[in-house]
Amino acid sequence: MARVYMETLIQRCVTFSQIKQLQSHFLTAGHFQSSFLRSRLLDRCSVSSFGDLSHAVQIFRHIPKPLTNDWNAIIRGFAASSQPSLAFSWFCSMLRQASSSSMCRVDALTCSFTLKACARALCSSATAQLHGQINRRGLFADALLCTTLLDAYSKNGDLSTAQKLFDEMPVRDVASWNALIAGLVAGNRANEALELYKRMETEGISRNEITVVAALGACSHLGAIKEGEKIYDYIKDANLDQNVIVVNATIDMYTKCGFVDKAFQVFDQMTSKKSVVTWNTMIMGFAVHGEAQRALEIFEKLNHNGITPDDVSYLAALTACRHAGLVEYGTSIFNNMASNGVEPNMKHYGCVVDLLSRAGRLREAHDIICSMPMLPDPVLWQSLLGASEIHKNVEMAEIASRKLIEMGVNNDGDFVLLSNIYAAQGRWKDVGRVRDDMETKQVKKVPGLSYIEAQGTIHKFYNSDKSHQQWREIYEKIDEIRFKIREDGYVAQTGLVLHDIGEEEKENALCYHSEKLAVAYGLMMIDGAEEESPVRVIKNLRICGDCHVVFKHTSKIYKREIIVRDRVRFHRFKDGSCSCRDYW
DNA sequence: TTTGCCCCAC
Repeated sequence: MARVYMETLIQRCVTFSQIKQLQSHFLTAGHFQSSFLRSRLLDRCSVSSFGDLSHAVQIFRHIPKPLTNDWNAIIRGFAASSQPSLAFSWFCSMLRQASSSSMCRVDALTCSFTLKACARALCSSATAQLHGQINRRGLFADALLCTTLLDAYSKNGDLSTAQKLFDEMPVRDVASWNALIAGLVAGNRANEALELYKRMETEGISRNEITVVAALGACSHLGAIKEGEKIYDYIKDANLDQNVIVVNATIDMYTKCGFVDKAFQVFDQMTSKKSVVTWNTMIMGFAVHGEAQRALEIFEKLNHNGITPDDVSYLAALTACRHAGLVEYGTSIFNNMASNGVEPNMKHYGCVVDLLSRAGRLREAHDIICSMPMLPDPVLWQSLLGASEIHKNVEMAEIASRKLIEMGVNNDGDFVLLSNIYAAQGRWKDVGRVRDDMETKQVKKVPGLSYIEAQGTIHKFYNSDKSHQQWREIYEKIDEIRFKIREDGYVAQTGLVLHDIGEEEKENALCYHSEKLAVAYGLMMIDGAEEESPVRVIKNLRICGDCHVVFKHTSKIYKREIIVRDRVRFHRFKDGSCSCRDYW
């Protein structure tokens, strides 16, 4: 009886001092003889938010012969701590002790806690060692443990092993499916994640709120609105929309698929209590759609709604300013963050540097980069370089590109920018030098890739891609578009091509960009369709300047809205202009 | 005589 009462006391502890009081009481009353109460207290002390892991370690050190559960409590604590890798060191110590003591053995929970640490610490070698231990100890039939292992592999980026485990698992539950779906989304294989989700549907496996959140994440990546809406229908049918995380994922899905008004509808009509993530998702949604006013209106309302803005709230507000060129507003938000208790991080700096640079305040942007308290990320210098090109500031461009070279960043776009600046000044010798640099430095080129959803499948296009079944028709469509928009005044932006080739070749180099292929395909597929649906394309990089001009003309000539989501924002082309108002 | 899996904004 006393033990049950004591256990209740442990569970009722909500402050560290209560734990310590209980501990001294246990000591005097001799309750530490009971390994059960001891490990309960250890566990409470090492994992709860008000606990103290170092104190738990102290208690542990005074145990003459720690048992399995004492070790588990400590390992569990480290797994959840800021130094998860220490959990693995403790696991190794435990293994050594277990080999000489019959009172202590590595069990399923030990492995589970340690694997959680491997996932958080991104340690693939430790994950593989745990995998070996699990097999050796015959724990492979434990479905929960197996899912933890699968998750550790996928968080470490080893999706093929995760997939193999999934296929070989003797027992799978919904969490196993969820772990693999989430892993595939995080590993940039959202298409396969959706396939797996659909397989659950056809195989009649029950889906829970975690399943739909992961599947919605896949739709967000792909811009797969049809599938996303189907999932949302299921969410409503299954009454999963009382879960705030599910609603947040839905709002994000709608914005990332290009339907920010539908996102707002969900946001506005939701019945579950909004969390800070809900607000942040909506602010960011408006921000990337260039709707700065609506974003900032909500941002201003946070405090009235009992929400303390966090680092992401500020990032979202700054993003809104960045995409709308609201320099004064943005800098004032940035300057006031710290006094509101949120220290700017790299992303905040990235926003404000980009904001100032584009506005032509290159010197201020430069000074911020040079005075910031952490080592600047290369993207900050890239912002400065890009804006130097827009504002034709050779000196600043040289400073920025020198920094990038120093940092070992060999990105082709940076070289192209610098070369363009020289070219604009007629400094052909410098243009030649940059080009030589590009050859000797083995410049990296990230391949451009665009997606479009048509007739229920996602079609992928690379630059000058001829792998699509209908590639000939697509290329013909592009020629038709070029012909028609030339009559509308289109002139190819051949200045964007670096190679020393003739004008016509330069134009050809531009005209089969992945986003052009995708848009042409989209126009082909919805030609004659009664529905006035826009062409929606997703690109992995920033949209190219020539494509931007082409789509403006195309939207007008073909009387069709074109929506392109690039790496950082949405462009909505309608009647010859773009929602970004050419500010991007 | 207890504990463990999978999820949202950046």
